[in-house]
Amino acid sequence: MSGEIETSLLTKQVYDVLKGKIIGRKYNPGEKLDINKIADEFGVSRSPVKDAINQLVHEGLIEIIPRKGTYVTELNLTDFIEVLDARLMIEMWAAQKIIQTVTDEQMDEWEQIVEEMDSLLDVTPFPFELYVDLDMKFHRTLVQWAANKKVQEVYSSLNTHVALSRLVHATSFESTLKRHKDHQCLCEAMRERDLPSFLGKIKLHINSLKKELKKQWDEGLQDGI
Amino acid sequence: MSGEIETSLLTKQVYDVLKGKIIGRKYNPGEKLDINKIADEFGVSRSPVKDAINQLVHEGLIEIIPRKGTYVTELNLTDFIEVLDARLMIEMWAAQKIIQTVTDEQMDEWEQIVEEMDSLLDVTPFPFELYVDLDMKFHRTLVQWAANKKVQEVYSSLNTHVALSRLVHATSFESTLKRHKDHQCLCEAMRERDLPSFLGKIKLHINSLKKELKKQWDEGLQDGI
DNA sequence: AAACATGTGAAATGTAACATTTCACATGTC
DNA sequence: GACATGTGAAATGTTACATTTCACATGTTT
Repeated sequence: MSGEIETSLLTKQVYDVLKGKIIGRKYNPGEKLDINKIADEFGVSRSPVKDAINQLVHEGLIEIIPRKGTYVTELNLTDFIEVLDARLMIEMWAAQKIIQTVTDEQMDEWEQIVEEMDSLLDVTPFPFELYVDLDMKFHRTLVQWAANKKVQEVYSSLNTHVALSRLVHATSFESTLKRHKDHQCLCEAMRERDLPSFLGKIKLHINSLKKELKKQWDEGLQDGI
Repeated sequence: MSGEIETSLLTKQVYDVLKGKIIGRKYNPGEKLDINKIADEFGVSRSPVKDAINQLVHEGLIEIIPRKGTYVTELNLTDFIEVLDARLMIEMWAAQKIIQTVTDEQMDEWEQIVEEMDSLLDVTPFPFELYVDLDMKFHRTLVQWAANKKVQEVYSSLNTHVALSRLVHATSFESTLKRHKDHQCLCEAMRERDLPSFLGKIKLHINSLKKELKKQWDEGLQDGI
């Protein structure tokens, strides 16, 4: 029902590259995409390109204005904030749902992710990508424990946007460090089955991200980006 | 970014009819769909049919197995329960978010929906469709007040499944009546800004739906449907 | 006889040239 | 200056065809 690998070879390939290019800002927000040109670039026909684009439309990365054109979505601050709010909603829901039933093995797994993140902090140059992957894994794991496919699906579609925002407004090392400790706090609260504490902490954690994003956004605007 | 009417005429038309046929069980779960045949039936080419199907794949109503075929998704009880859980999550989140800021005008609007539902109870034969529409409107309104496009999008995609489950296992008049009063209770709790009471009541409301669904499901299985 | 390899055909996916429809913009009229 | 109309670029939709893949049947080996 969910997470189908329903795409056949070509469509999936085009999808991956296109998504990468949008997230990596090879295509700029608002830019018009010429399906024919893209098809040529990839050496394929329009069909798989159209299919890939349709998927990206559903993820909100591309907009199609009928009989006008295909454009890279221009995301604004509000969109990102809303995504973070939605993420917070899901993570709080997941925590509530599982806090009484989470096993020691699961907690070990969670803490190990944090340890891996810990170890990355000493590496120079700081491996940002790896750290972000682990960060996402940490949060995703929590949601997975809640064992609701539908919600997981929604959650991962939200992550696309979070990934995008990170690249648009690359968070600084300092601000990452500031939030790093939160993960240990979350583990502790979960171990102690202290729901109110956990909820409070995850709220702070994500609201801190929100503030960071707002700040970076305003700075970006001043730079005229 | 969301709710685009990005579909052009033909695709949208095919999408609507196809969705209607799946929800209305003109196509049975698990049934294989022949794109060529459908295209012929509609008197259009494969392109708009394929586009429409791609959209339905995203809504989880259709599954594509690459180089094998296109099938109407076979939904099971777990899927429906998960959808109801997700709905509950969103509605509780929305309530928390807006309960302190909801205006009198908004409450009037909400209560009017309930009054309309009230008035339908006396009509014979009971206009099930209309009642269900109002019911959905009641819940959707709550989510709209929370003013988060992304969450609204998710919420409406969930409603597709709720609509489906209703038709698969048409809830009885008695059980609808049983839950009817809940709506008034929810209005009261909201008016009094009593969050715990509201959350408790909406939990009961949706859990009652869940139980009903489970019961009907089991009965359906016995009938060999 | 069971496990494995190979051949074959139906059916899905992908291609490409073409037809049709629509919108944006420019020009002309009231 | 507001509105109507013409025109062309560009998107959508159509069609026939080529290619790819999987499922199943048949044959071979141990």
